[in-house]
Amino acid sequence: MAKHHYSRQREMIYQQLKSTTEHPTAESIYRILKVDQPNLSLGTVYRNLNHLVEEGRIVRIPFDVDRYDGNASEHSHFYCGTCGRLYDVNLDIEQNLDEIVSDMGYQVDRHELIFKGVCSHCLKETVA
Amino acid sequence: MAKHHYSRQREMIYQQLKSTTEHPTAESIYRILKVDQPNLSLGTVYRNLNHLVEEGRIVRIPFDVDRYDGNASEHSHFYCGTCGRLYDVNLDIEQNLDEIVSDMGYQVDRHELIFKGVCSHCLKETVA
DNA sequence: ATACGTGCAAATCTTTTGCATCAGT
DNA sequence: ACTGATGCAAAAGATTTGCACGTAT
Repeated sequence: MAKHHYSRQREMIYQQLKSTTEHPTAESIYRILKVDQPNLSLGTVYRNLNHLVEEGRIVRIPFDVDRYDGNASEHSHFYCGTCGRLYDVNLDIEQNLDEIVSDMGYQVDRHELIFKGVCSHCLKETVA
Repeated sequence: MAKHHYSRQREMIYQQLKSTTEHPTAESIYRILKVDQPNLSLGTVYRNLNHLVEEGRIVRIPFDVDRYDGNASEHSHFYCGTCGRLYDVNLDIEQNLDEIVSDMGYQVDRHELIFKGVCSHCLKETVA
């Protein structure tokens, strides 16, 4: 494993991700941190996000524009096509899925499960 | 619904996707069709892929570089990180997943489930 | 005639990278 | 001193789009 130095920027990015459930994009993390760290660069944000993903401390959710999750434990997501919000979803069955596919002869390291539709919040808006 | 004219290009793209289980990228579809249709343009391929996805005739699998599936029926995928191949995976539980999330108050239109790891083919290679 | 599709090239947007410099051990 | 991290700007790569022209109905 690669040894690495402490980095204020990396820690800020990680803490920002831990402090929200909004699954922000690289760009939005950048905008937020830029306020207190005016010479932060977007390249640094991308580099550190990649670094954190490789370490397994955070998770990348592949989208049109990628989003990131500070919660690296196994769970799924729900994407609302109306408001664009991304919600965490916990399913009991989740761990079974990997076993089923393992039994088919694959070596399963992980999976990504994303539901798409309309969230309860937006469903109410539509009615009103 | 939008009325649309017949288009040789769109049909070629659709047929190409129906004829393979390789889940090609826009670029690779383009390369293949370009042989018989030398003045086909990449923009046309992208436009038609989007069109077909909107119609629900094909499915977009969001990746670093998007891949497409001519099989629009509900099923999952397995991505091999070693060879990059994308396999179809059919799970019985699949339809239950949407119901569980519906019961949480979301309106679920569909979901994407992708497993990642090493395929049986590459597992053999590693041993050899 | 009209609406939609195509080809081509330029534009857009996200993410990566080269390089000189800075910070942590 | 050494290795890794940063900032900045440029580059890369995928996808979209404007426009003039072509094709299906």
